[in-house]
Amino acid sequence: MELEKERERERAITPRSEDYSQWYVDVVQRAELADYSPVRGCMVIMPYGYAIWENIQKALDKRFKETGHQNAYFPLFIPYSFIQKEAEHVEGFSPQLAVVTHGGGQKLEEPLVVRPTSEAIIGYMYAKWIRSYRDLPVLINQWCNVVRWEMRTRLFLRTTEFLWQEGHTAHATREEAEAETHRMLDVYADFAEREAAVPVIKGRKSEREKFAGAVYSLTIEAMMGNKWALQAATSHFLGQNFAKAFEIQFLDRDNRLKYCWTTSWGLSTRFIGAIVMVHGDDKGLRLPPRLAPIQAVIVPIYKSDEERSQVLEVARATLTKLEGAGVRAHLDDREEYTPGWKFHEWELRGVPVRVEIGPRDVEQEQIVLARRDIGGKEGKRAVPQARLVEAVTQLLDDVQEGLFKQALEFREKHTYEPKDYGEFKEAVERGFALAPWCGSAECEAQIQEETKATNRCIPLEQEPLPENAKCVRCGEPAKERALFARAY
RNA sequence: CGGGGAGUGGCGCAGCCUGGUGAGCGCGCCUGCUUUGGGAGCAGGAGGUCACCGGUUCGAAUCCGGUCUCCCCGACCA
Repeated sequence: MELEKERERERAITPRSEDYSQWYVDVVQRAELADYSPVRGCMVIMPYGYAIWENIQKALDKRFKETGHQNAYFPLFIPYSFIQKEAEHVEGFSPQLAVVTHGGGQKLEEPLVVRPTSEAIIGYMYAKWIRSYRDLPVLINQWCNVVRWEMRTRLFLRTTEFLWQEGHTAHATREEAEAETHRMLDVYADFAEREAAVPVIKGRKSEREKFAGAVYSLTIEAMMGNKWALQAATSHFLGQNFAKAFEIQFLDRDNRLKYCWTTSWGLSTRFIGAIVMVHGDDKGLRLPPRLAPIQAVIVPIYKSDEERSQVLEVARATLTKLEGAGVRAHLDDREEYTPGWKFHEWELRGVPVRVEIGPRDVEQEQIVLARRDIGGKEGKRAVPQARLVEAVTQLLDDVQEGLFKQALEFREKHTYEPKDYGEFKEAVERGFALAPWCGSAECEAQIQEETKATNRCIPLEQEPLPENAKCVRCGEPAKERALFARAY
């Protein structure tokens, strides 16, 4: 008995309540999303994890194209001097740079930086390409890898090298560039909520937290399963900072030479970490159907050879029907595992819908559907084979919605509006704290020191504060509420 | 980069303190038979330069020094 419990523990992943970090590592590895590489802080994204990334890419790329952007590719290496052209940018990124000093067996004249982000090289190229207002706006995105030398790394959430997309746009007017910054934030929020079922809070980063070189940064913040915050994507209004640093100028209608207004925006493989942490449970991953590499897995059940051939026939027909309807389906017809084993395996890997087909179902011309977001018998139900496609597609939509609702309710349940600093301190222990803030960087730093919580953002959508509102910490007048939380 | 923990067949661990007898256990893997509606059973079998480098010693998984990687906590960050 004791031994059985031990074995059970070995098979199972660490419960979230016991050790959230270990749970996360267990899920990522056991679900075969990623594995460690021999290089510190670098990971291998395995086929199943990469398939999620490909689905993220598809969903985002479609939105980028719909909003008029084109893809291009800029080089991995950037002359060291380019990074130094924008003062805040250098200061922000220099501690994180990987620098190449040798090539072809010889020391380089000028060291090359492995891009930590591409504002510099893209700024240089835009200066070459842009002549007149007729060339604007320039709306380009690139899918690539970047390298930032991190002190502490975690699978997907913070790795030395990561994959992302970075959009870089140049505009004739401030208004247009700001509109682009907001528009792309909306694109990210729409993607996060509709495709990934991750509810997000749109907001503006504080001065302290903004991108190095931006006038301001916008962000979408999501609550993870341990109630910490994660910045899921950012969109930056760069003003004319990079335009001035790289001489990105255009001749306007009035025949005057002007600096462009630029933006940049990005979403990385970190988002996969967000999906794991927002939806995952003690059984493992729970993938949102719209991004799941496998949306429905078919598990055949049989005893005798006769049953086997009958069941498999129905299972294969089921697979064909689902695929024909555009469902990403998979038939797990491996002989070496029992149905029960397969149930656990596919639950661990987060497949949203399971289709069980056994002798009883063959006889009654039905199939059994089980949904990943609701466990046990409650999430199971039998459906006539004739209604298969309809039922599965409907169920996928239901799971998508169910995951979003669960995540949203969880966030709302753990978001507080503390009345004073005492309540504030308790609130950031238990989740998000939305509180009036004076706007000073000093206050922000103090809060971080005293509570470990950081200023995640100033939410864009918020009720106006009463006239005499005071900062939750220092008591100075406050104009806005800021969202504070522990964060990854 | 500072503090703490870890690295032994694919996975989880024991052995180390007190150096020496064949490097062991569970899971997994391979073969065969029986099984299959929530992690199957029996029998047989394969698999490890004990993270790496160096030192002490007649002899090192075990003692000493260094390096690498991972996990946790902090400072830096998507």
